[in-house]
Amino acid sequence: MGRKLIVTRLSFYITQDKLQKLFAPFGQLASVNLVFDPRTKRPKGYGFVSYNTEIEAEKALKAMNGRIVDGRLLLVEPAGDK
DNA sequence: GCTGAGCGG
Repeated sequence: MGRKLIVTRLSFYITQDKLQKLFAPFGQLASVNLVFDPRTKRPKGYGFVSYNTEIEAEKALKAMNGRIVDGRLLLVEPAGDK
């Protein structure tokens, strides 16, 4: 399904909560997940966000892609669904 | 303390 987004180039100091708040206004969030690296015990700097509709996902993509967040330029693109 | 492309678990 095409309602999942991958958010890359995030700051290493961002949290899943921040990510959620950033994408919340664009639609009903199904899930937000920052990818955590168990080896380094640090976020990998990217995450996934799912909406209940592709419309919202697309809206969020266009709104958040290229946005400066926490000093970093976010990169948002459609992700595969597992 | 400060790394940088990416499709996790």
